[in-house]
Amino acid sequence: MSKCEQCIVRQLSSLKELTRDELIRISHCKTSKIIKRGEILFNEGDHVNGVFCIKDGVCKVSKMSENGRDQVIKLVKKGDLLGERSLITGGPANLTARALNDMEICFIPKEEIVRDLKRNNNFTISMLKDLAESLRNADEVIVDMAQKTVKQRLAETLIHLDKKFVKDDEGYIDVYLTREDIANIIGTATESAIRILSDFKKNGLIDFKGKRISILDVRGLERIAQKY
Amino acid sequence: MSKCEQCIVRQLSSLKELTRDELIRISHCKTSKIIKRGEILFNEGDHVNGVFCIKDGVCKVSKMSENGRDQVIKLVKKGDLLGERSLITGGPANLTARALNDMEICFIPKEEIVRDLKRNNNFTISMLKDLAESLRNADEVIVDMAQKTVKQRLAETLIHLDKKFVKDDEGYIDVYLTREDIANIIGTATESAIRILSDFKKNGLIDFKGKRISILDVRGLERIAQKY
DNA sequence: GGGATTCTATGATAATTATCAGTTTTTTTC
DNA sequence: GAAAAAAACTGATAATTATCATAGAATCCC
Repeated sequence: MSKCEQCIVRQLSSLKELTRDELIRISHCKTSKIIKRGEILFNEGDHVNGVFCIKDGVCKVSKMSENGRDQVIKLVKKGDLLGERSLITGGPANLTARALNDMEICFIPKEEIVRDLKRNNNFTISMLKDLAESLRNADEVIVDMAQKTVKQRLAETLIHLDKKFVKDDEGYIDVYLTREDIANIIGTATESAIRILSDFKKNGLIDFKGKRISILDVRGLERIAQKY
Repeated sequence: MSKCEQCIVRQLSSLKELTRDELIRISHCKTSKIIKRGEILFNEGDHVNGVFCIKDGVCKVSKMSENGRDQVIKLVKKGDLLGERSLITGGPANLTARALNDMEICFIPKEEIVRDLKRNNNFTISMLKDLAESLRNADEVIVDMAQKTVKQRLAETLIHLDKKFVKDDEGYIDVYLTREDIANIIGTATESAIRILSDFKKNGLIDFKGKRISILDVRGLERIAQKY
């Protein structure tokens, strides 16, 4: 079993605030898992009872809308924690997490995290900062969803993907999203997303081969995202 | 000067976790203020340097979209804290707060709150829970904004207002919102909001006299909000 | 490696929502 | 309390976006 105190990934989240002793304790009760592409980490309504620490891979976190369409709330990647929110509020998960490619994750039981939250104030404050940052971000998404056109939202999303994920040798963003996933991020019909992507490609803003997308003109996309 | 340790309003927020001593200390450095309707508590970009505790009244918290329209993110009322998020992340406010009616507020300087966050873990954990709850709520708003029609969002908003605010003698929701404000909550044009409100009234779902709105048929509104 | 399935793409059309223009009503202000 | 300003309202039209239908391309899976 790998050791948390030697794991680099922890440096990327609030777990970096844990002491050596706390990490060693967590090492002994955590479980490591491989999740295949398409598999579910947890479902809306599940009692998760712990926190996922993402060692590798990407998953989409989404919520089913009342009218039957899936809305992707965020993408979670290496170094991120997943499930802290549900753990803190208690109760079942209100989101579904599904792997976009093969993932490597560690699962830390709830009691361990809660214990550290109670005893290690630095850890608690770091979590507080993370949540506050997420909330600020959520506010911005709300504004965009409410006020921007589908085209603007897609431009925005492409810029975010470009920032968040690394590029492969040929400059393509390293994340596996179907057109439907992309539509579900921006909250539109799949066909609309496809049409606008083609339009962006035609205008030299982006390039793509299948699911592999590369951003050619960030400025141009920014102009579209901002200008009305 | 009124005393925090005797103030009932603190019981409604995380401030309830503060010890008597901590409250007495805060009592001595807080400032009380009356804010008139329409006045700004803080503006996007301001360095707020503290937290507002709302003793009475309601304010809207909004963000200007890049294409020039205001999006109301939340309504803050008696008992709520305001500005905690900015305080935790540091940096300037990214939202604007404006009083919808005359307000009575207390302002607690940043250093005092930070000090208590560092020393009183119960307080920190309570704030953590509040933020987690806000985030869960924000996720739901994102889904609604992205997936629901304007009519559905308006129905949803009316239900929320009905739950959140008290009713006057005649059953009207006690909050002062212009049609433009309502449009800016659901993210639509003022005219669209007006049209749907009139439609709801015609169909007996709501009643209104000017800005005073009362909900007549919650079930009916729920049906609209949910059914596609 | 070939059939089945999923995904991408495109056109036509319908539904939703925004914008513009103008009128009436309410609120504010002096 | 009258004039001015702001807000509410209505209709016509334009723009955006969804839906439906269908076809080709890519991917999955024995």
